[in-house]
Amino acid sequence: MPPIKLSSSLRMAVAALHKGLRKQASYTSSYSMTELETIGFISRNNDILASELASLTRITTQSMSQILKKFESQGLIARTGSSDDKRKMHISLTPAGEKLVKQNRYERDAFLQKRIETLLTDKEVALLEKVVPILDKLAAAD
Amino acid sequence: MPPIKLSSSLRMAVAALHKGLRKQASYTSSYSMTELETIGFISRNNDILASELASLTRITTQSMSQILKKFESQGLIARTGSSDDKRKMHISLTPAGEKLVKQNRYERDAFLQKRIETLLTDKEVALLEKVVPILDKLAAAD
DNA sequence: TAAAACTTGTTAGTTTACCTTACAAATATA
DNA sequence: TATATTTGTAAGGTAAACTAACAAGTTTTA
Repeated sequence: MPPIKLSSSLRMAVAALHKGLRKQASYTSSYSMTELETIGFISRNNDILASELASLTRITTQSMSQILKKFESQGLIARTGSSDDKRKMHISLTPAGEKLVKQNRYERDAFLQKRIETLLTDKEVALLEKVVPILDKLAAAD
Repeated sequence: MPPIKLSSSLRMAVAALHKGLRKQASYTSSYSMTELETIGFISRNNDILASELASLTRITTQSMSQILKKFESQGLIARTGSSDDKRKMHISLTPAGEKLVKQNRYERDAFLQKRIETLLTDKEVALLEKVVPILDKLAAAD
């Protein structure tokens, strides 16, 4: 396959899949893809900083600030000031936030999981598993 | 790998990659991802209908109407009424539209292509080629 | 065959998910 | 110690989608 064709078809596949996933996410959870990512990062990485979350999710710190404001107003996260640097605010999940993550973690990806299970053969699933880190590599570059 | 972990990591990889691609597209071409997809579909499928384009790109016919309006005002497409059904409008590229497609086709994906070439091994590229149709399958389902 | 229902497409107005600009406050550097 | 950088927030703007409402043509049905 000529390389330009590979990149073009990969782009189209990613765009189509993303569109479907976003639609499904909005269907089931009232949070955007980035908001779901954000809360996932907080749950896996306690006392993380707003700037770190922004860089992980590839949005500006200003946008992340808005998301965190929303989460805080809903009682999902708590901020604790850092002792060594008074500008820094460590972010962590409240019990309510933990509960929401737990409730949603499985439900959130159930849709995609079901598609994988019903549409793909075992061999295709194995291939897919191998490719995820490759996609990560392509996405990670700056 | 447990299936829920695969779907979760696939979702995150797709989201990250899509975000990067969208940013790059806006950087180089002043057309959105969906607009680029749309013009690609028209060039590959002459005399297509607006409703078909909407379904292919997974947006509403109303949104597609806006995109086509923009393209028409820029002289990129032409509409010709159907003889068998007067509601239907067949859409095709004008010479100016063809020119734009040709100019942009390679440039558009050069960024991703370069990443693939510089970041991945031959083996990884081969894997990626095999997986693109699998991603299409996951995306295609309704 | 006339009325009802559906299809195709448009316009208008709204929402969402980001962004940029501007700023405050704390910290690091010259 | 003045200047630059970092961390975070607030306000306002924008792109790309959406829903609602409608017009006009076509198909179904009573």
